Amino acid sequence: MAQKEDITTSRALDQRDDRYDAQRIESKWTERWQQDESLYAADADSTKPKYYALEMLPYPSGVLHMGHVRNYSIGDALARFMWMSGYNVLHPMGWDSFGLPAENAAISANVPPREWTLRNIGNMKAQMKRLGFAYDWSREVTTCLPEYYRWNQWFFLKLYEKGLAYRKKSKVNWCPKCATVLANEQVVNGCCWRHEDTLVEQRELEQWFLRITNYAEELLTGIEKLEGWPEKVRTMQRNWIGRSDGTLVDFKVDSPSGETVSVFTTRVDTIYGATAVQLAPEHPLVSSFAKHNDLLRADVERLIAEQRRAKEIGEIGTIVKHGVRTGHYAINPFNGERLPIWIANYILMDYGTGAIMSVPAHDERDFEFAKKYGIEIRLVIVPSPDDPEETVAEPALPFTTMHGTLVNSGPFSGLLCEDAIEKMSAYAEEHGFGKATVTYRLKDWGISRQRYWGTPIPMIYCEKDGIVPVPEKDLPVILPEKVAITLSGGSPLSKVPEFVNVMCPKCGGAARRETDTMDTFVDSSWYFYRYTDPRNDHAPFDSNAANYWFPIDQYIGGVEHAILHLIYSRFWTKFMRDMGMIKNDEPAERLFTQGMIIKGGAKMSKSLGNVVSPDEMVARYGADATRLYTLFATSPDRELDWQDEGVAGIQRFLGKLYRVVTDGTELVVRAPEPHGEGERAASARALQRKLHQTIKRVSLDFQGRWHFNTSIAALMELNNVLSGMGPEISSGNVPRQDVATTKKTIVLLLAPFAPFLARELWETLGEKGSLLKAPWPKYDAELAKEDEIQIPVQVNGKLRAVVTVPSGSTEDAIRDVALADEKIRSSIAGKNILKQIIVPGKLINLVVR
RNA sequence: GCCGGGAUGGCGGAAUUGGCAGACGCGCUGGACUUAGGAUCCAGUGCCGAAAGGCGUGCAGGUUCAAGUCCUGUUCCCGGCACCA
Repeated sequence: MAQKEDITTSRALDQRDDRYDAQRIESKWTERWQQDESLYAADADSTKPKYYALEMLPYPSGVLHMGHVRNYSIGDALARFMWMSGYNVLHPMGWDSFGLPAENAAISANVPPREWTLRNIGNMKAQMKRLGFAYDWSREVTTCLPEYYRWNQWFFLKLYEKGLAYRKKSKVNWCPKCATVLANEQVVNGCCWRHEDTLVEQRELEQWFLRITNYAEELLTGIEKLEGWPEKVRTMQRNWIGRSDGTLVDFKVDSPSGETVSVFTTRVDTIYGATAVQLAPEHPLVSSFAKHNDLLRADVERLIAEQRRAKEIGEIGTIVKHGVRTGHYAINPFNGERLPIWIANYILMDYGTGAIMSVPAHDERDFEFAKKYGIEIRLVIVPSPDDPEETVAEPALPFTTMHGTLVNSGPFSGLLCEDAIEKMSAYAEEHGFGKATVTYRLKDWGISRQRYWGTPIPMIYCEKDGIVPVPEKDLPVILPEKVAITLSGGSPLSKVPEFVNVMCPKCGGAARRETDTMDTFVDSSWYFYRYTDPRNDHAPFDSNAANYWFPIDQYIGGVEHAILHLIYSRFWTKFMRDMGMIKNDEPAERLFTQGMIIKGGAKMSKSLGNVVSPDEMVARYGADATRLYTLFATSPDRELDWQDEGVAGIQRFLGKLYRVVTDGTELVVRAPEPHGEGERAASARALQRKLHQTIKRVSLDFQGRWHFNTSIAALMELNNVLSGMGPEISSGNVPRQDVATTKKTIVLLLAPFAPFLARELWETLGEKGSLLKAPWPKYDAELAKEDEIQIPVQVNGKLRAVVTVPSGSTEDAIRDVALADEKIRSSIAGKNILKQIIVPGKLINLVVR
């Protein structure tokens, strides 16, 4: 009988000609939505609570890739959910549109960077609209336009005023064949990316720096408050800032010139064990030692070259330690000992002071070095004498514990390490040869780029007045358009006389403009504030607007920005706060980093040929199916292994859902008699229960872990239940009203994930207006409850039977049912029940023997 | 070396608190309807076994009535940092 029903249904379905047609539905709604730009507009003045949902803005490289689609599908689902939950949502999008690829395109395709960039933006914006992302395009921000980058310049002037922007000589990557500066990303294995046989050199150039290290401590301690950020990102930032507590100690060089060498150590307690001082090859003292010593100079040059090379190819950590004696000595200020000064290839100039005291007995690296060159190894720490268990006669060297006691350390012998560090630092400070110090790995942010496609740095160099900032009223300094872009001969802007030659704002005399542009990370450091007031032409943004929307409630993007972008923008926020522009200390309350997309075990890349194009997926399966798949394949935080068949499966689900919602209406022509609550048919109750369980699951996933894969699975289950009820519905066992409610609710639950189909079905069901204004369905916990529950019955922890009891049954009732079960009786026959564990609503376990 | 994450069927993955391991989807097998099926529908699908039953969440132990989940040890994979003094 049932079989016959199914056949009839399937035949009927086959003859329908209005199957789910994603392309038709999606182009219909894309067009309609295009006509109403205000649909997704945030309200500047609303009584609703605000919600700022933000995805990281893309670089307009040409086309969207799947990683973008995944990122935006997550953010769009969230934004739509928040809209439906009654929030005033800000969900904007923009373009991080300065950068090198535009210049490369200009060289290879002979297209001006601006034209290339704006064209890409047009393409990608169209793709986003085709994918149905609900952005407030009236707030679109494009960083390469003067209306935006003038504020980069304005901020730069403010930073300069506050002493947070300064100029100093610094090393840059230089390719001798190209005769130009290279970005770090263009250095491949220590060589130029276009001349693979040419070693990149380091050149000293005057560069602009931002004093981010002024905020090092706050950037570090602030991490503790970022509880809505992934632990991974917080750890990466902590490591990047790299705070290290130690002591600076000045060693006098034993020579008539009276120089001193300052060393940084975290273990000043071991200083009586120091048997050498070691300098980085690039330490300033080294060049003075080498000045009149040709042999030493040659050695030093070799060490420098070797160290640079190791750094460039990323093998500085595994370099074989070696060094040379300088023939000079330094005096240990604690005990007056003369220590030989060495130059060693593993000492880094850019950490600490570039000089260390070498304590071979208590540092692994010093130990290795001392062994090689026969430097004395002197034990000054022993395991705690208070704890005989730990005390050994001859500790294996190097012995590096912090929980030891000092020996052979003059007046400090007998102290515990931690106490000794404190006392000895204080002692050094008292006697004027040192002090407790904190150092950071974080360096000031060099923002000068010898490139064309970026924000011009608003500075002028005058023979007479020196460095003169461009007056605020003269902003923006416009990036000239007709510029010959080459990768040789330094900054392209330096070859544009009408740009370079300028009148000094102070003396009116002839002067030159700065021809470097800013690092593009400047653009992205504050762009999200601009969204709150995007057309402001007298300030970067209005404080009231920013204070209304900030902090960002949820920021979503790739983990590749965990350090640079997310540190720079935190720094910028703190700087703007200190200027009184905003009130928040941190830009984003919560951060979510989505996983990468891979295919066939590898990251998608052109060279591997495993790139999946969003356009192709949309053409084949539709935007809804493509988006839904990126959410369904796995939870958003994990790596996603792309499988085209999976998208096909999603398309089938959408097709089935479409049929169930549209087609079932005809099955229910006969309105059944209304049932009373008490006598509601079992199948009607089952549907109702499933419905409320589904609302609950989907709602909780949004509030909690964002496991949209399980939300979508729940929707599939509900859809399966509803579609399986065709006969029940025809026979009137399920009230028509219930079916209508279920359909409407499925559509609402689907809306954040598959907006096109949801909107189409919303219309089919006779509903009007945007789904964003429809309230998110609420679940009734009572209705979601099971009437009867299946209780697994274990004997000695092994599953032996499953019994059905009414929900809310007492322990006794459950036990009686379990003991009455045939299988249970046979498996406990002839045995004693030693213990009964009954977890109401969960399970029963009988321990027998 | 340090830090963070992971390992569950043929595959992607479920399993907020320790309580029926494998939801949902893919794939596969059989069937229905078909001129046709890469459409749709129905049934099955962790492994071994004819069945009863046994075995199963990287590996080895432990705690517990009960462990994917907790503890100890260990292997492998992914990501980040790294002679950081």
